[in-house]
Amino acid sequence: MTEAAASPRSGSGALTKEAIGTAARRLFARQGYAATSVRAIAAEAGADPALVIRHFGSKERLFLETVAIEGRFDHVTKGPLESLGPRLVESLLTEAPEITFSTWRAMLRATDSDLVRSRLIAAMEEMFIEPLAPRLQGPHPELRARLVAAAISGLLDAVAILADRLILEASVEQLVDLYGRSIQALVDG
Amino acid sequence: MTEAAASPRSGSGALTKEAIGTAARRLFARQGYAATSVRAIAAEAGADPALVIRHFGSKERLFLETVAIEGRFDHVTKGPLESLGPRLVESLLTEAPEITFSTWRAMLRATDSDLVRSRLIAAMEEMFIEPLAPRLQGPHPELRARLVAAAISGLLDAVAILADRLILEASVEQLVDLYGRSIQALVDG
DNA sequence: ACAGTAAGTCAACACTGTTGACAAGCGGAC
DNA sequence: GTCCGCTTGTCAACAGTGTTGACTTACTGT
Repeated sequence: MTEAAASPRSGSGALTKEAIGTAARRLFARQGYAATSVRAIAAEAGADPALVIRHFGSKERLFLETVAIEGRFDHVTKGPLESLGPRLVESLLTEAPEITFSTWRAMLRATDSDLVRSRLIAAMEEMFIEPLAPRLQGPHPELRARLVAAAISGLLDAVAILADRLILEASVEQLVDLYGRSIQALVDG
Repeated sequence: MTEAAASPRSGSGALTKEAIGTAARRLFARQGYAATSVRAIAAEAGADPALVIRHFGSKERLFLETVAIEGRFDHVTKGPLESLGPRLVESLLTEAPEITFSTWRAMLRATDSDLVRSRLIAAMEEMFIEPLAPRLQGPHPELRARLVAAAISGLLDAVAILADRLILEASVEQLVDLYGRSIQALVDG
């Protein structure tokens, strides 16, 4: 737009902060953390690079605040155990899959940063392990819940990082059946 | 170690190139790609930063030449199918695990680079999918082989990236039994 | 002895994230 | 109305990054 004037209005801070956040989300998801510069984000948002740091503290914190794993899988992890594996795979592949995968990719690539890594760990715990572990029957329920999370991260890897053509071309039904059954083996113990 | 003199002998090029490669391998594995600077590698190898580029072309190619996935799993993928899942897990967890995991971590973090990513894909294909797919019986053998690779990458994630305490504290036998059985479900189809 | 080449050094480039000093406009206090 | 303080934004600079080109140095083949 043409509001190029440099006139700081009273409450405009929140607006530009949001513009920066939106630009950051887009660029981080598309190019990853390292390949996205603060200056590029500022340019996309029509702001000054210094302002990006002012509003978010650092590039790292900007990443953490914008690229967050938000997916909620409660409706899956709290559903019937005997079909949990397939339902988990279907949910991952069909509910906002682009956001899920681009977020996974961006976060995984940024795990050089301890903050990002611990955030990723916390997200996996909160989304899958915590709701699942208490419900599992049989031996080693906690360990099995964590292995379910591992299997999930493998599926995310396959689509988001390895960009596996054959997996993408396979029908959701096939993946739900095959990989879902594999995860189900962990649930059943 | 006190050869600090700047005297280029006749065939010393290969030596310093190897020194640079060794230093790079160490630092990349320990700190990751982004956090390791060319100048740090040069310092560790006792060489000039410019020489690093001269010998390897770029930081990216240096990474590709030094941090390579070398693990060979032929003895597993060519063994009996009915026990392939557990044997795969055991092999991953016991044979040079530190190299396997630090390499996986370093490569995954560096997948911003298309070169690194396609190298990672090629390694997974060569090590697991190609030897496995032709041997699988039943429907969709290729897809199932790729899902086995996905499950493997999930296990590598769990140990190398998520640094899962509970998984690390679990005995190898438990992991072989549980996760191996889950992978076996993919093999059996 | 001389040319050619491999090996290494040095200074510089454009770029990165981040910081501090400064200007501009707004609100409320007297 | 005038001043103060606060938010919002701009600008120049810092140290550090990967990379490049010009330059020196030492060794080898003829």
